[in-house]
Amino acid sequence: MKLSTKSTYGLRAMVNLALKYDEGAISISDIAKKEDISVSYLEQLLNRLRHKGMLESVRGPNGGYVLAKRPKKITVGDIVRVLEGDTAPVYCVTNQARLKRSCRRSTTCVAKGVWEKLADAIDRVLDSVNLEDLARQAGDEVGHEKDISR
Amino acid sequence: MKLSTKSTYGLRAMVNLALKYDEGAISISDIAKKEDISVSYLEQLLNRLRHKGMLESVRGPNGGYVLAKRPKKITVGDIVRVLEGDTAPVYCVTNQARLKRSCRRSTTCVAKGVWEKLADAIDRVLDSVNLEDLARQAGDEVGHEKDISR
DNA sequence: TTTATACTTGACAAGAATAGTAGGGTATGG
DNA sequence: CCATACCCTACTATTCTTGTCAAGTATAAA
Ligand code: FES
Ligand code: FES
Repeated sequence: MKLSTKSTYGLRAMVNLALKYDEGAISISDIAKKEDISVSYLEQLLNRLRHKGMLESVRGPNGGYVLAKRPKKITVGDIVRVLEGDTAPVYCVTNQARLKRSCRRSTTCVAKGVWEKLADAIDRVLDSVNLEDLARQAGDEVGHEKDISR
Repeated sequence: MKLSTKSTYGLRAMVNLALKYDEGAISISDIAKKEDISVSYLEQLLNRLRHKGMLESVRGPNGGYVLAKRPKKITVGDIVRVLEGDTAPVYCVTNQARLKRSCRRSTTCVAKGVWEKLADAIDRVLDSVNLEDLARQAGDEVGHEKDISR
């Protein structure tokens, strides 16, 4: 019951992009260096987010990635769903037909109700936090550090 | 972000035991047959639950397993924590020292707040449902089926 | 006492998923 | 034209999952 690094790396990269939303394209290598993530691996993740309409890319020198929407419009759930496949805790209750696996028991299984409640709770949390929230939080922390240092 | 079959099989087995809580020991093979789970595999799961004080065993003919506490006192969270290791969605926020992995970023990582909220939501759901709830539900369904069949 | 039943334990193994690497190709600003 | 940076596919090492297998122990019943 663990999220893969795809989601955790991807979210951290997206927060980086949210923090520099108004500063043009940011390169993969910049993010990879700052977050200490393999460049090649991060390439795959950001590319997947681009294909799903979450990022736009600029090629050539000074190129990089930019959020395709305002940070407010991208939730953690959006990112996790793209990178993880879905957010369901068991295949029985995923709503993505592609991932749904045979579950003959679904009509009688007493556990199903629990998994459905769990899936709802997970989605509620993940969809309630967007990149603007996280960027603001990150900004506040930087400001706080500055205050302490003087 | 999927629970393994350890949790899902284990929970189903425990609900079976809850349904027959007053009928003495139930054998692994009975449960395995009813739930269509490999006997050897289920052995491992139930034994782990026994070591953690969730089950008691009776050896020899007519032996089997019995819940070590009243169904009301065993939650889905208890079972998942034993069989899955813990319920945290990322290693960064597990409260089990054994599983906690190096996360140098934990003091600065902006994502951590999300994972903590998520971990809380997951625990809230899993700890809010106990075996008595599930057994009652299973019993109701049987009754309902009977009503229809006449 | 013998025997069949059923739990106990540890080792092993196939398959899938994860977490990357590697290496080419394409677009573009300078 | 060339250095930069995205684009895309394939491959690999490691770990986790999902079991199987074999040998042993305890006990109720015949
Ligand atoms: S086995 Fe699929 S819902 Fe229980
Ligand atoms: S990397 Fe551990 S909390 Fe973000």
